[in-house]
Amino acid sequence: MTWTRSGGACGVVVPRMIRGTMSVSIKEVAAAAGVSVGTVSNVLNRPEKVAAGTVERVTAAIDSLGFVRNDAARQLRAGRSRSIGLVVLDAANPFFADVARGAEDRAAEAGMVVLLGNSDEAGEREDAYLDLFLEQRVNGVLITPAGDDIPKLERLRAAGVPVVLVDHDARGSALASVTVDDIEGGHLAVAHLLAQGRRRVVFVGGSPSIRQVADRLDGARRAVQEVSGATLETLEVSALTVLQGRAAGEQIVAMDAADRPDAVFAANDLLAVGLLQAFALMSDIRVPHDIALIGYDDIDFASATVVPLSSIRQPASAIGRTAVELLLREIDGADGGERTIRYRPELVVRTSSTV
Amino acid sequence: MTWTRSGGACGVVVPRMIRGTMSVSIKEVAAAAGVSVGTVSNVLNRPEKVAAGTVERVTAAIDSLGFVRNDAARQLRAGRSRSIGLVVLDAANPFFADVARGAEDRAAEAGMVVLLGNSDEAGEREDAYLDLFLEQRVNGVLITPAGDDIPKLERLRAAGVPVVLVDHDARGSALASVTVDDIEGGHLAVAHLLAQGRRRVVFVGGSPSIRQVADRLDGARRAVQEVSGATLETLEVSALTVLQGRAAGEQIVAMDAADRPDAVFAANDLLAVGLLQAFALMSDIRVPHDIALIGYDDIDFASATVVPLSSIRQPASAIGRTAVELLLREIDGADGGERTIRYRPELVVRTSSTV
DNA sequence: GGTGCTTTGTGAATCGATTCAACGATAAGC
DNA sequence: GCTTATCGTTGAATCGATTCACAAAGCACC
Repeated sequence: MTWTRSGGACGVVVPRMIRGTMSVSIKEVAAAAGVSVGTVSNVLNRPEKVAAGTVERVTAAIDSLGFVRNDAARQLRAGRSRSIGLVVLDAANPFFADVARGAEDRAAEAGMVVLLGNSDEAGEREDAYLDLFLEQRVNGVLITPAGDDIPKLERLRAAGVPVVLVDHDARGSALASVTVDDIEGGHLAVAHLLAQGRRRVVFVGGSPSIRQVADRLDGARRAVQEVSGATLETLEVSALTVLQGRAAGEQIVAMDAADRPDAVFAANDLLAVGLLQAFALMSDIRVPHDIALIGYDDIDFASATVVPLSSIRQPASAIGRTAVELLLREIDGADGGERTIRYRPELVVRTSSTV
Repeated sequence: MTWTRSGGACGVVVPRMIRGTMSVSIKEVAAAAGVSVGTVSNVLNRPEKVAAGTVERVTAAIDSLGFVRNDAARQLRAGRSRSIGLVVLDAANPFFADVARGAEDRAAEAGMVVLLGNSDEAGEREDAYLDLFLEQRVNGVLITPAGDDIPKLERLRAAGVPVVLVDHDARGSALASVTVDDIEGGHLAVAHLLAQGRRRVVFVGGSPSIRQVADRLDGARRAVQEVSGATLETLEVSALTVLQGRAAGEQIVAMDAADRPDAVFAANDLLAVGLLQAFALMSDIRVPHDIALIGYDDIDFASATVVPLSSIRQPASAIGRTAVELLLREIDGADGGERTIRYRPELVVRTSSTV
């Protein structure tokens, strides 16, 4: 059975519902309630301006017809939507899931909705989401940029779209941002490894075009420079995932025992988990005895891994919440208030880095 | 500096951009290119119908004005959007993150976008997202219902919104669904525990109003009934999270050693990870020696936990992908083809359940 | 009775993209 | 030279909610 829009036929009452589309409009509600469309709109948006009896008649009509506001029409008229765009590197990473959650909560308080996009650390996917968000006329964009194309985001802002960088430093640009000091985090991690007596550190991270990776590496370098005899090598993987971590781990496992590092700093906990799988489960390398390991983000699972994972903690959901907060300020155009929020990372020591 | 819409003043060129809103419309593009709005629309949607020179002039105008299609207007005219709604119990659960990812990928192939909502296993949040999706005129809804309010979803379908149940059995209703046999999964899990010689099994799960929980428990019961002397108790937690798992674990730790179970079946891996934290890291209960443990979902982290976690594997991203596939069929109204897809769960044995 | 004020409701204009009947121009066919 | 086709373009109508100037009705007060 298929209903057609203008099925001409013979006295049959054609339901007002078309396949996949419901079409009760405010006009029909108005007709049913015996009022004008303006009044129905007032009932929906400013009921206190409408006489009690009228409100009742209109709401009754709404219920009986099953009317649902058409948000597209509302948006079109209003010129803006009630949504905020959020682009993260990887929504499957519990860290970003928590960030998204924090953002969602704060947005809900402001009557807004978060549209979530996954860039997979790829510039084109990021662009695709930004385009989509623009077409949706989002109120603003929260973004953890995959590359370093800050000018692109500044153009966005110049075009009237508020932008807040998430977990990514603004570095002299005028963009608002919520960050955690990744250089300090990297330093904390490697200084800790060195304090345990380790000297041959390997940094496992993704593309240095990802600011977080570059900064954590930078911090690591500084820590190494402070200790004589300490060395730092880097192992670049193609994505910050468990799978890539395992691949990196297998590479390390395949090395001559003599060439192996005695400590590994992973750019995030997913990589660290993958490394752990390769070391502890697929080889006889002992963590932390042979190789000390530390991750980044302190996701929920970090404390439950085969060897509980040392990590650098970041306040994920606070980051999301604060990012929306800043965005709301940008939208209001409120001039006061800080436009750059910087949290400090925190070292969490567990078994994976201490003999 | 704040721009106002109709700032009347004196010859000043007010930018066509209003705070947070860009307003270059197709009409202005048309004027700039010296053609009609219809032609601009044709360039955007059916460029092959337009003379090459005209296309060029129009695209040049689009670029120079920075025109971005207003999706609200497009939707309003079209009567439908290009989006699909997805409501899951917990987006932070890697299982659902993978489902969402699969759905997103398949939707993208069809030129659609997935709007993701978190019900947190709460009916009101679920309803709020469904309302939102209706206002957005989504093409359809994928949902893992938090409660058992199938009639609500059938009304939705009757109102013309295609619905596909995700990871939730249709049970006689006419709704399309993609499921994994949770009864079989529960049976697999507990039969395995019993085969290891365990007899006192505790099921740790959430509210039985969540179908997955109820079914897995059901399967567990059947397995217990097949073995004489085997018992099954249940421990209900308020959410299927790591935190709640840890709380349940602490309860078990607090029991008299003599009263403790010798096996625990957790309704999902997050709970299992929490239990593991309580057992292995905060007490001297040995897993699997004292208590054998098995989870559900086989998330990425399961193999890297302190004691590698046995689990029941479900094809998460295939579930998401297939759900969108079914939804697209519903939208097309194609009558052929299966409307109920059922995957089979798979037992993955690791250390946590085998001495 | 006239004036001013409030309360309640009206209906046309508006937002921006899409669609489609209609039209002008050019080419093709006889 | 006249008809028929094809191609490219036009412009008005449309989608549905919101807004706002204005009207109608009710009331109070001098």
